[in-house]
Amino acid sequence: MPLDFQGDLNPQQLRAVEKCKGPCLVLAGAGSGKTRVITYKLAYLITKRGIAPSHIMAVTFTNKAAGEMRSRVDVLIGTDLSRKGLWIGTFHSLCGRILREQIEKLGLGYTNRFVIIDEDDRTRLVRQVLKELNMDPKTYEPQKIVYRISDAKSNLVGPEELSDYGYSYIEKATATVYKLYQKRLQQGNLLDFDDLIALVIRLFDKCPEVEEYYGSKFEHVLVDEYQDVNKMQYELVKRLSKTHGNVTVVGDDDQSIYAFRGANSKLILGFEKDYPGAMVVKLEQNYRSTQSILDAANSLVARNRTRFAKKLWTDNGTGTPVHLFEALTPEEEASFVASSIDALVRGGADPRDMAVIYRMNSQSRVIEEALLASNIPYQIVGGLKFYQRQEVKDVLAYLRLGFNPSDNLAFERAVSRPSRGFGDKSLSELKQLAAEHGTSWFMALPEWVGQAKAGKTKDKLEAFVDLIVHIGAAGESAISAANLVFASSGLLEQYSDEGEEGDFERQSRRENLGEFMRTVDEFDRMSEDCSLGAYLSQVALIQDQDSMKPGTGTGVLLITAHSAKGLEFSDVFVVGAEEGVFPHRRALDSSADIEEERRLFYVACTRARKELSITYCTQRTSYYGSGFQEPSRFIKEMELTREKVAGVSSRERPELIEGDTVMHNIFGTGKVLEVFYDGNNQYVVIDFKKVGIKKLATQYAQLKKV
DNA sequence: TTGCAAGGGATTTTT
DNA sequence: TCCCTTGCAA
Repeated sequence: MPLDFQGDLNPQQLRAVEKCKGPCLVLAGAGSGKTRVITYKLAYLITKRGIAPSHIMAVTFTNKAAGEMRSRVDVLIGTDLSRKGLWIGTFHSLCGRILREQIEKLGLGYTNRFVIIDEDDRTRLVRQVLKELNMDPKTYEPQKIVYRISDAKSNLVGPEELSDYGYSYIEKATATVYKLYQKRLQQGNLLDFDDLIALVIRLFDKCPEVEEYYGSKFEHVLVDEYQDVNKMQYELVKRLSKTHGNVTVVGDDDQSIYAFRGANSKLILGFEKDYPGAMVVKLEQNYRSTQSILDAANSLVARNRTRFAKKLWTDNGTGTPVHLFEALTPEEEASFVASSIDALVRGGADPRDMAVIYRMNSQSRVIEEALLASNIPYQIVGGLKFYQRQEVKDVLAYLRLGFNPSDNLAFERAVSRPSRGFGDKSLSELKQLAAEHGTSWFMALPEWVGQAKAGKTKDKLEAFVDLIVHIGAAGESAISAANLVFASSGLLEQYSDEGEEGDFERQSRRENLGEFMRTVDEFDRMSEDCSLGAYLSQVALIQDQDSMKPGTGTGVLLITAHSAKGLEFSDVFVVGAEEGVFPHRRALDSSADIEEERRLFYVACTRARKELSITYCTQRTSYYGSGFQEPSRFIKEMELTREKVAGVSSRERPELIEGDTVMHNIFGTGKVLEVFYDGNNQYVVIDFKKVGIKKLATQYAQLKKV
């Protein structure tokens, strides 16, 4: 079918697509066809403007988004055309690609055999560094330090610059740790996620000709989810588009929910200033939800102060009012959700097109139990990602070490799994030796083994050295390297059948290893470059194996609001809409944090196409004790007046407001004079016709609205 | 060295 | 309530 830009796009979308010269900001509300704009713009540039695909860069944040964009472009203009050198990918993967070609020009000792480490390794490295510096990890929490280092890096603050700040003890500690941490990374030829981008910018600073090269190679730069960029990503985009200014960014400031990770939504708000003469297009027509849902969502997010004014509208019709349900306990809430879903399914709805969205992963358990009891198929997103699993990381450690023998993190893991009688004591001896020679731990190992007295440990370690060397030599192909690990590492045997039957964990680990082998096999068949190096850099940037494509699930999706961004469902249940849960209690005392929680709630609600149900509990028990909850302020802010709310509480305890006429079992009818709270309890003052004015706790009084 | 048990801490998490 | 880290015993 021929590409029909006029027919497929609405006027605003078309404007953004046809704007080829100069900067362009597309403010795309939820469900307004943002991906469509990017993909059509790519197609437009290539087919209508004759831009070579290799001169275009399209950047996203997730592999899933990148993959989706790629396949949609394929559909629009055909695979042959779009595969010809078009750079579509995540910030991290594209920067990784640049560094793979250019990192040696940095002159910091990195080589193009660098390995990318994940969150987990990053924390472990900080732990190692703390130990080395004799700093107590209890006083200096590794997580916090990791967070601070990451924050510094993403603001382009180097290890030397940070020491100048150091006010609080943790800041001083961070500065100290940061320096050694970065040194260890360099020595190990390792890059953390932030380095991928930060080092590209350092490279541009150091070698202007490299910056120039990429700046002129990419005549057009397109960025998705621009509200989520942090300072260094922003800087990268700016550098790449410096000469030509052909930059298109698409985003929604109302869906900025990653500030806690350094995303800075002020950057999208300042786009017009940063890129003078920018065209600004607002996409406000929503193609996803009903007007009822949008009204509620609009009213909610309009309370935020720092935002571009936007108001979503739709042709989809009013639809059913938003449902609101008050439960006594999380269990009751869960059973309400389960029975509602059950009713929908009986009515012919597809559970795979529904989602239960919550603030915290810990809320999933109760829901899961209720769905289980009702025999409703479900799927939980979150928990341990495939490549984070111990057994998978173990295999990867062998591969990494074979590829890059300087990788001490991989060494530490591989050498102890399976156990070879090489523990803490031996390791510190080895470290000593390595330090003397100025080599990595693995490279010092043969000497250490040479000094060791004969025995099982010695034999095992000799075999280990042998294996790693072989992996390195087989390194031209990922699959042969992986086969070596499976054949000789002894990892597989750890999870073999012997021992207690029905060991669930063991079995699942075995299955994961099998799955791992399948992914290597697939990589071998599908990739142009099947080398171990290519494999490792791909794997490092993919966190979840089973990326959640709509419709591929097996049942109702249980998911956090964060992970739900970008997805849509026919029916959505947002649970735990309580003060302290959603908004989260850690956000309560900062207005900036509350605004982010509000956006998060907005994201959750705008996932729904047809029906949105919001539920909350009045009593919730958590680890810090049980307590009474107030409904989330966001419920009020959505202005769900009773006429607009369907399906109230099972207990028939409607929210009361001043002026309501109510019915009490004993006192008869009366008028509500006042609603107030004392602690966590809600009270009403009612003027009863027969008995006069009474103060009642709504929780206990059986009140019916008349 | 390693495995197990008790204790402390507990948002969210694209890469 | 649950999970991860740490400390202790075999």
